[in-house]
Amino acid sequence: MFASVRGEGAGVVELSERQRRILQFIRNWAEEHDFPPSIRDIQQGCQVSSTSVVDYNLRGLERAGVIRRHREVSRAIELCDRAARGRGVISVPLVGAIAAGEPLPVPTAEHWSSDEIDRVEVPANMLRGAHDAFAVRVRGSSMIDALIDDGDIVILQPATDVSDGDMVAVWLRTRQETTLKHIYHEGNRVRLQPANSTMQPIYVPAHEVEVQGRVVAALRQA
Amino acid sequence: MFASVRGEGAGVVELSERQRRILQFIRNWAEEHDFPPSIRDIQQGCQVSSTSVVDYNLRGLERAGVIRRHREVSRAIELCDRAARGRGVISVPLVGAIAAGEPLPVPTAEHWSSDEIDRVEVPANMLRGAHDAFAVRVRGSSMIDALIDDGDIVILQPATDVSDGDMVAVWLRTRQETTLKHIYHEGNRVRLQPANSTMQPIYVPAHEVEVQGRVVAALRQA
DNA sequence: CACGGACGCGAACATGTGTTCTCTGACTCA
DNA sequence: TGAGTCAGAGAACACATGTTCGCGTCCGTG
Repeated sequence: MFASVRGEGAGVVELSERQRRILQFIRNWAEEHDFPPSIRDIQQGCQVSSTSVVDYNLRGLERAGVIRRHREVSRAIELCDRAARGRGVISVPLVGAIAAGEPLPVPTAEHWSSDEIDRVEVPANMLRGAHDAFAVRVRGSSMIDALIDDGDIVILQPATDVSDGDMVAVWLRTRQETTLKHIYHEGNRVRLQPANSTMQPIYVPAHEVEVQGRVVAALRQA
Repeated sequence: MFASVRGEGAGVVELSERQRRILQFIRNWAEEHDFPPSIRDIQQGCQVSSTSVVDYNLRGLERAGVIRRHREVSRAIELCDRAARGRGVISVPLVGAIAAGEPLPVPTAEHWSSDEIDRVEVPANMLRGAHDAFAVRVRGSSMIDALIDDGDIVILQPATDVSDGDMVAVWLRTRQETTLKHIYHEGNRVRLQPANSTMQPIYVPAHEVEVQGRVVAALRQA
């Protein structure tokens, strides 16, 4: 996860102070506007004396594989790392809240299309291509042993069959509650292991658990 | 947080067939390249006979509030709906790992400009404008009472003075370790309250704690 | 029909913008 | 010391690109 951003296949070239400043300026500009800066924008923003110097350094950045330019085209600077890392964010539907004692709300087609519903933005690289993931907000601290607190947001991917060790959301029929645990199949029963290693696992018959989704990620905001 | 994405506020103007085609073309172009198309790109792509017609229709789209243009600037077309949905991700530097018994690595200018360093993408709306935030990866499970496990990533904002109740990273001089806790000033000592309400707070003299940053968010990936 | 407005066409125009050329200074290496 | 390279300054150049203007077509109205 969070792949490092280094030079492309090309040899690792040291970037000069000025080149780093320019690169950072391009990043900031892209944050503010929806289009890249021109050479003269960079010249002003980085207090460079001449456009030729900007061009000179851009060639350096290009050779280092950090950016890509299209000749003869205005403002045609692409940041390679951004393109490589999967196009920013994916917006997944926030289908509701989850609390102990309630089953997980199931995402419907409604959730995917409608704009009446809150959405959560998740960096694409955290999802690893799970395009049907959805989010739930956790209510109460019953998930505390999964290191999930009240208010946290959990990203889930629909799944019915899972591998040992996966963190999953399971509905426990007899207990009438949903919980987040690492799952291990042991014969005709399953072991549900809390993420918090100081707590004890619970064992339940296999037919009593109903996997509702695999946990892909968790977000918490202070 | 996580504002929902709804329609524009401006008056609803019917778009002509041509305007819809142009708008769609701009969207597609933005997907492929990292910069907007020029008027002549649109002309070719939508098979319009003249650049003036493109300009004419762009004015219409602008009046409808669908796009925004900057005069006298090449390729300065912004899609309003995209901008409204929170500007995607912000890339913050991953300055290193944090473990009990070690002080927090302090972010330097190096981290912000250099591309030698790993970066983490965080949805912009989780940062709330904290443009100097940085990230550390947690090593070991010593932060378990803050609901932070080995491998988790914590987003911090540099801060020396903080308000009661803030979750902060503090360096405890006598214990020689860094920890994540909610902080409360109580006279000349401070109470450090674990995020995990089942655990007990610790009390230390005020001069023994050194705030290293305020916790903005935490990310975990399965 | 005359008229005006919406829409489109093509070409010229003006400026934005990438590119290139020459000249300098600092540094390395033989 | 002199050739060579790197990094930069400044100016000019050439093309890319936004803008404008005159003209034509279609349509609904008086």
